[in-house]
Order: sequence, then structure tokens, then C-alpha cells
Amino acid sequence: MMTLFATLTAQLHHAVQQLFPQVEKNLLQAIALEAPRDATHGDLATNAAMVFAKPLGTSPRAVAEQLLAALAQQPALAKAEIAGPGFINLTLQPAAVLAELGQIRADPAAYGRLALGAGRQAMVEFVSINPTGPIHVGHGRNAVFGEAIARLLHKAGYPVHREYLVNDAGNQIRVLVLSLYARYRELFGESGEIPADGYGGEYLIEIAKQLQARDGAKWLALRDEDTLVAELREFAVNACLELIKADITTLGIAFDRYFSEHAMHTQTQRMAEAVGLLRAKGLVYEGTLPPPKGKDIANYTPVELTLFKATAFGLPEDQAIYNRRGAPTYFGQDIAYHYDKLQRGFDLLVTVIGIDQAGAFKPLAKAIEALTGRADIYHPVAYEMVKVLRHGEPVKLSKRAGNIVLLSDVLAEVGADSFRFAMLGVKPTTPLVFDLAKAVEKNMENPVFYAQYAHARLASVARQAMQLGLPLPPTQPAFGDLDPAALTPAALAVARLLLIYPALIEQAARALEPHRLATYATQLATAVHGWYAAEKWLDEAAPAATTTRLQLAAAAKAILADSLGLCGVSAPESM
RNA sequence: CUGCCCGUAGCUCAGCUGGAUAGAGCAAUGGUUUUCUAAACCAUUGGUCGGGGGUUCGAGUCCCUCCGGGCAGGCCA
Repeated sequence: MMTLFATLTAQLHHAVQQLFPQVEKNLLQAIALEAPRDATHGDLATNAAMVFAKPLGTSPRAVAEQLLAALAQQPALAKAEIAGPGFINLTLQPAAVLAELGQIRADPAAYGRLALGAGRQAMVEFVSINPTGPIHVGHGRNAVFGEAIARLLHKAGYPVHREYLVNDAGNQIRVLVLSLYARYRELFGESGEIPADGYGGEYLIEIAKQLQARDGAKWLALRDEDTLVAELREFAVNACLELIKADITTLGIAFDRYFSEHAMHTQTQRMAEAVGLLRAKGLVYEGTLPPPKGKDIANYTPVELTLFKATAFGLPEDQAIYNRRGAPTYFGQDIAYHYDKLQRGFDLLVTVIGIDQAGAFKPLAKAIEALTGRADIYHPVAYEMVKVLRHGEPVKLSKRAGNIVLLSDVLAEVGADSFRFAMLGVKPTTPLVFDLAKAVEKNMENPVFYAQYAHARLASVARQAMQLGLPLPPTQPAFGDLDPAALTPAALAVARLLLIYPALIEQAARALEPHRLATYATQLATAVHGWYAAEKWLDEAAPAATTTRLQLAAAAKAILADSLGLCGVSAPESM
């Protein structure tokens, strides 16, 4: 089942190849078929003639003339004309538009579903916060963004696996356990000392009480740090992970797997295997690194380390895989983890990271490229920081949690839908200013209400129609039962947006930019509100026109719900 | 010093792999309801797309350079 957009695109490509067999095939990708801003430019427009004019050594208009003749065969087109510097503006047959609406209604979830991921296995790794305490709003952006990418890839036809890397193997877990132990001792009236770089948030008092409830004074006499860490590591990590999972659940996110780094290291040889592979390629060697630039480090003494030859890939410096004590560095662990992903059969690896860590992923990208021989597997996607305000003023940090703005506090105040839509309302590389006061308003200051309201309106009209004895038409009504004249400019503005939905999915999925779905949902809502205000839809005296409008309204409702759904936002039947 | 991100209307931001006259919301002003949800709609006002070069049929978008802001830069996390 092809969408109208796909049909027209194929037709266009076919015409170009028939007429101009000499042009390179990859130039076809440069053809844009898009909905013009200005409705007087038709329903769809293409730049094809301008793309090929130069390679063919002729003028855009001459190319356009030939394409025009070929496109005249296309039954879905009512009109095709040359405009401006060489655009071809296409006007669709109302019958084709109406048939497409029926296709949308027949299976809304299938509309815009692609096969981009055929034969591939995608993994989206996101959140992956160190399990050392509750999470803040910035992590919330990570969670929403990652989940939206997962949904988008699924829509685009990828099998998608969602994974959270539990970083339970490093030094910070040691610090966590020792911090917890200090709180534990305090519960028994003893002096506990939280390590210098430890976790002072009061949530550890709660977790210490849980430990006390479980084990009593069992650990009180134990002072050996290594033993403490070994014995309490799992308890501490799990307790912190529970705090995190609670917020993740509130956001409506479920991971397929929480991947324990500690378990990977203790149960597999991934680290050695991956390093061995790289070494066999001549990309691992023993050597010393120059002192870090831009920083004065007193007493810097170079030591021979195991290094990855990142310079072979154009990076400024090689990267250490093991530190001077012989333990894996973060980079080394990342190599092992991603090697594990590859061994599990995934060949599209998306990792959602904060912009502050983006630099660290360059050498990793090169290591994965070295392991696979492919540069199209690993896709780190970075997002900017989140600043939280209330009425323009910075909100108070939660001292209880360690001077952060708790995600759970924000969710409790504004709700998950509002939060999610706000996080997806701007592109990930834009620093996000999130005003709690605006996020609970019920107007255009808070776009989620605007989009949801449009959906509720559509639902309301459908109910109203039912009451008037004007039920929804069958998904593919006879053309004679419809009235093309009901497709007024305001209605066509809605219809055009529906037709380009599959193209939007493709572009957003390729770019890994789910925020385009949020922008689209808002645009569609605008068109719906405009159409609604422009004319009365339900008219018992004009059944064909009413049926036509109900058909469009039902299709719009379905796509609005689908696009909101990809954002993880609900589409209410009434508000 | 180096790398990455950002700079678009008074404010917050869109702008689809370069496309036609740069768009929304908020704020300001004026309208719209005996009609299906006015949480809405319509109209008006508001722009050297940070500055300057370059690439080409065509640049907010690509390249160079400068300015300004943010974030990074151990074998740390």
C-alpha cells in the first residue's frame, strides 16, 4: 500500500529517468517534493527541474516543460504548472485527496510507517545516569528525547531495543557506598564521614534506613572499605536505581533492559576481546600521552599506558584504554560495552548524551568504526542543558537531593504530557528554558494544550455528528457520496499536512530529530483550529459535504493522535 | 590555546538533505460566539536572520573569518 506522496515521488523519479537517462542516479535524492508555504503554489511543489538543469546543460524551464508532459499522465494530478525560477507546482485531484483520507482512516498507525529499518536492528541507549541518586530535569530531557527517537525509529520500520546502561562498575559506586555507609553509621549514633567527593544528598539517609531495616547493625563493625564496597555495592545501586525507575515510569518509559556494566565485566571477556581485535588491526599500542593542554597540572609524570590510536582517524590525541593501575578507563569500558552491543546483533547504535559529554564520544565513534569498518552504525545524539524557571525566576534547588531540580518535583507540578511536549518543542541543540508557570497554563504559552485541544475538538465533532444522525462514513466511501467542493482552502490546508506526514516521518527518522513531530503536531493543530473556525462542518442539509468534512476530520484526528503518540503525549477525547 | 553547541521580531523559539515574498506563540492594538468545545479564530504592528567576505541560477541553511554567549578539554566522572 503506497501513500500518495510515495506514489508521486516514484512517478517523478521515473519520469526523470525516462527523460534524462544520462543524469546520475544519486541526483534523484536532491529532488524535493514538498508542501509549499503559499497555497497559491499548489498542493505540492518540486524543484526537480532546477536540480537537473545544470547537469543537462539547459535551462530549468526547458527541463520543467518536459517533466510537465510526463506528469500529465499521473491521474492523481489535476494541474501541473511551471512557476518562479523553475518550480513545478502540482495541484491534486480532489478524488485523490479523498481516497488518501480513506487510506489514512483505514489504518492510521500504518500511515507513514516505513521500511527504512528492514534488515537492521536498532538500539537506543538513553538516560544511563550513574545510579548514585535521584535524577534532575536535564536527565528528563534525555529520557523524553531518547524515548521519542525509539518511537520514531519504530515507526520508520526498525526493530528497536531500549537500553539503560547501569554504570555500576566504577569509582563513583565506591564513593556512593562509602557515602551510604556514613549515613548508616549516623543512624546508630556514630559519627559518619561522607567522603570529600561523596554524595551528601539526604536521600541516602532514607536508603540507609532501608539497609538498617534489612540488616540491622550487621555492617557496623566492618571498616574495611574494599569489603564494604563489595558487600553493599549491589544494595546501594539497586536502591538508587529504584529512585530513577520511579521517574522513568512516570514518564511512561519502559526499558527493554537495564544493562549492568559490572556484570559484563565479571561474566564476559568483552573488554579483552574488543581490545584484542583493535590490537590485531594495529590500533592499540603501549605508549605515553603528552600532558593535557590548556591546563596546568603540577607534577605531571608520563606513564606508559595501553592506548587506542585515535590519531589514525584524525583526532588530535590517542586515547587511554587502561589507566596506570591497569583498570579500564571510561573509554575502555565504552569500547567493551559497544562491542557487546555489536555482538548482540545491533547495527544501528543510538546513544543519547548531554552536550557536556559530547566530546568524549568522538574517539568512541572511531573505535566503533575500526571494529566494524562502517561509519554509519554509531550515532551519538547530544542535547543541551535545561534551565528551570518559575515566572522567569530560577527555581530553588532541592537540597534534600543534593542541589538539583528534581525531575519528580517537576513532573508532580506540571504533569508528564506537558513536560514531554516542552522537551520536544525545541530542537535538542537549543538550550531549553522551561518555565513551570507556563507549563501549567492552558493556552498557546503551553503548546501541549493547544495540540490536545485540537484533538479533543475533532473528537467532540465526531460525537456531535453521531447524535445528529450523521455517523462517520465508511473508510472508503463511494466518491459519489462525497462533495469535493467541501475541500475549501482551510480544509485543504489540513489535508496537505496529512499527505506529507509520511515524508516527515522519513526525514525525522533519518535525522534522528523527533522534535519535528512536535512541531508538526502544533502545525496540524493550527490548521485544524483554523478550519474549524472558518466553517461549520455539520450541515444536515448538505450530507455529501458533511460526509466529506467528517472524513477529513477523522483522518486529521488519527494523524494528530499518531504524531502526539510519537512524542509520548496523550490525545484526549475531551478536555 | 583547542574542540563542540548556540546567535532569527521586544521575549521564547520553528525554519524540512540550499528553494519562491523568513514563520509561529507571547507581548501591543482592533475585531469574531442565536453555529459543532472562544483552552479557539481573524486582522494590524514588529526582521541589517550577530558583522564581513566567498561558493551559485538561488544562502537563515554550505565554506572562510571576526564578534558575542554556553559547554567541554587527565589515566577524573
